[in-house]
Amino acid sequence: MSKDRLRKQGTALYHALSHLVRVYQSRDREHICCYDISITQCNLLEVLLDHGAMRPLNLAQHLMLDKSTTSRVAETLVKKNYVARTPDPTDGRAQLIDLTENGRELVLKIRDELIEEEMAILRDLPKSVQDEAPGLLIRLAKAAQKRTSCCG
Amino acid sequence: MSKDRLRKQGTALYHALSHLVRVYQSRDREHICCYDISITQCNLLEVLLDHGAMRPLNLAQHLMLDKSTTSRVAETLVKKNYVARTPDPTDGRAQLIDLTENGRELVLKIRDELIEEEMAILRDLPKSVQDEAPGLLIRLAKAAQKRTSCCG
DNA sequence: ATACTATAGTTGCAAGTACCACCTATTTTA
DNA sequence: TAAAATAGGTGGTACTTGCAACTATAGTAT
Repeated sequence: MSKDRLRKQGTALYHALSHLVRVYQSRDREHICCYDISITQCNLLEVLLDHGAMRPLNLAQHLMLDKSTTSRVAETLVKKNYVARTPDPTDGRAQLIDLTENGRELVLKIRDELIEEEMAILRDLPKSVQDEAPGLLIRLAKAAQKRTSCCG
Repeated sequence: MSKDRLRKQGTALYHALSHLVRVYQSRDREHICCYDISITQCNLLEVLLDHGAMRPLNLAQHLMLDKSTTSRVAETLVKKNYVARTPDPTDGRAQLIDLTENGRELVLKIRDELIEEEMAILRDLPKSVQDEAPGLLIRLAKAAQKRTSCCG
């Protein structure tokens, strides 16, 4: 029966995902901890690197965090001189957050290191997996993101 | 050139993974927040559900957390009456941590809900992805786990 | 023009996450 | 039996996170 098959695969996916998330979180933590920042802080820098300067609210959407959390993480990074705020000339309430030169250097260095890690991981896997992995992960992320939460 | 290809794929994997981790973390947070516990607390309950009673140190390995962190998370769960400690008769220093009936019920309910989520996600994906996803995620997790950290 | 509403961002609060270094008690080993 | 190792917990510090409440600016409807 197809319902059973789906449940079996859902269960397998559930276990695989929760393990994967734990492993990568832990790995990222261990890599990033050599530097001056935490994972969340690094994520914020990455978003800026990939998408350019943006407003805190926009940043919060990318990071999937509350605006207050985002505001505080940004504040920490301002103090560490990895990002800078500038008032948005088109809206007196808004501001733009962007990488400083320091921040750009740091996030590029960390990204490079993590990409080396991924390459090392891929090297041990068969070619078919190397080819399929990124696309599959993107699909899974997109599918999950489309769904809304339970307790809205 | 194969080196270039590997780098391109490593970069793609890097982006896909970091996004996936963020999305699923956020999703789990939103699902679990309806209940009495946090993500880490839920992870701890899950490990006990899957592997049975164990010592704090063993639990820390499964969770990939420091033993002190594990100890405190367990303490919180004892207070909430989801896990219980019993002294290990074979070693006066050790103890065993296990789910209470309450804890078992809670984690089963949450797991069921998340598996339903996974099933809903799978439903929208082609059969080939449904079949391959869990295996691929497991491979990736295993490969990452084999590697050691940078700043040991 | 002016009051009402909406939006951007911050702050107070509470709980949780996380690690390091250090401590106590017990066990193992030399 | 003394020394070293191990299990677990504590103190301390810093960060994460969301909710609710707040300030200031912007937009809207009289």
